[in-house]
Amino acid sequence: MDKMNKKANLSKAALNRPVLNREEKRQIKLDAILRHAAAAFMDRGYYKTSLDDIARRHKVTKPTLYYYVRNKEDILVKCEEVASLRINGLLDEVVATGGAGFVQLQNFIEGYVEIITDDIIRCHIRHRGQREDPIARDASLKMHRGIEHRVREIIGKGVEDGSVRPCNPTIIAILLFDALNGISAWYRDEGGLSHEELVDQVLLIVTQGVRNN
Amino acid sequence: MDKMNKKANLSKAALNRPVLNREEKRQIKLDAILRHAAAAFMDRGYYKTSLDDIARRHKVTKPTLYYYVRNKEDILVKCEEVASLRINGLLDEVVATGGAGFVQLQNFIEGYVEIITDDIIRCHIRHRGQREDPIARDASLKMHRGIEHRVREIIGKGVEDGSVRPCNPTIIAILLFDALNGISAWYRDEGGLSHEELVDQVLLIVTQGVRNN
DNA sequence: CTATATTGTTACTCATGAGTAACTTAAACT
DNA sequence: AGTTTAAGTTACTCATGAGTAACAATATAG
Repeated sequence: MDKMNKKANLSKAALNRPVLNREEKRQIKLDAILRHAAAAFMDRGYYKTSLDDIARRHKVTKPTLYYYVRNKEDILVKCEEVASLRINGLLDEVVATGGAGFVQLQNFIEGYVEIITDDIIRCHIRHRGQREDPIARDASLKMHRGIEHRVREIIGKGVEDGSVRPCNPTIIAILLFDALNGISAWYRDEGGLSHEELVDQVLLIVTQGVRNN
Repeated sequence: MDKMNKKANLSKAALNRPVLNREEKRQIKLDAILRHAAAAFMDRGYYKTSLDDIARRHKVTKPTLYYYVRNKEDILVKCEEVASLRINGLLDEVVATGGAGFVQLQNFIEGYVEIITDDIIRCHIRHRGQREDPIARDASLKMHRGIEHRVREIIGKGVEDGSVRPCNPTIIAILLFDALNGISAWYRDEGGLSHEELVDQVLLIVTQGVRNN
């Protein structure tokens, strides 16, 4: 009788259907694998990390990984996808918010320092360049250039509207990324240096440089 | 008779002694190997470069390399020695020349951009961190910290003498190195960007930042 | 001119780690 | 409830590349 009631009250579908469907579960697992892999790569570097290491962290065996990624390099490719989405998303926001070029640049820097706290992004920054497959390498280069180009545009806009002093936006964009990406190699949220002070110091250099006037 | 004259005119030692002694030749060859290795590492990265690749570039066979270096990692260690000497040498010069802290910082930057044109230095910058052997890793870290510390001192001096605006010298030194070392990854002397313009742009950021006042 | 240390070679060993084949267990849709 | 598809396992192959042993040549010093 009890059984009957249960069955009667809940629709058959609701009873048997799991909360997440297969595709969703797969995505979640893929993300976890990327996260474990990225953490491992940040610890020991891409080449010193074996797929067995990653599998161990994820508590599965190596061949299982191949159900989620094509091969080792594909992990980097997938990390790059995540990175590209987040960084371009940030740029979308910054541009949408508008304001003078210099202000947009400030907003971008603030957001970027936030973003590079994430292991997957850090992994991407550190290992972009390792790509062996020429097609993957080209794609990576293209995506990187795309982002750099958007920042260059913001700087260029700043020069036009007078908020940024006349300069070579290409070089400035590259130098800015060199510094920001460098940060991702050493900065840890847990350390003594707060997020705010780091952003402050970076913005102070960008706005004023270091000379005393 | 001719033979006799020759022998009589030139001292026996001068006749038979080669221009360079063994130790000197060895040093020159070691340097060439480091240069070939560094170029290979910059091309394809440390792990994608085999000792056979390096041997081929140097036109010898792999085991010969072991006459000059202990093992693969030792190449990085020896590149680091070269880098340490040159960078510390630059710092010696800069400090000896004297002047206000900010001027010394300028001089250092100028010299550093010059230095990172060299393949051995570039190789060191790119691959410092790859060290597997814990002793070698510690030594590397120590040497790197030493250099950073000296730049920090220069900045601190600038803050004291008023030539540098009040700031956190530690963070500024790190950010500066992040940017400068980033340059070493992409800048080539042969490219369209002249040495002078690059230094100009870097110095402009350091002195004024990019905001228009 | 000869003995000896140096520089180099050929031909291996040996560990590692990416990728695969074949099989088992678990989940989910009808 | 039973069939199918997904997810995972064990047990391999296979290439690569660091490092070595044993042997060959070349140059230097006495």
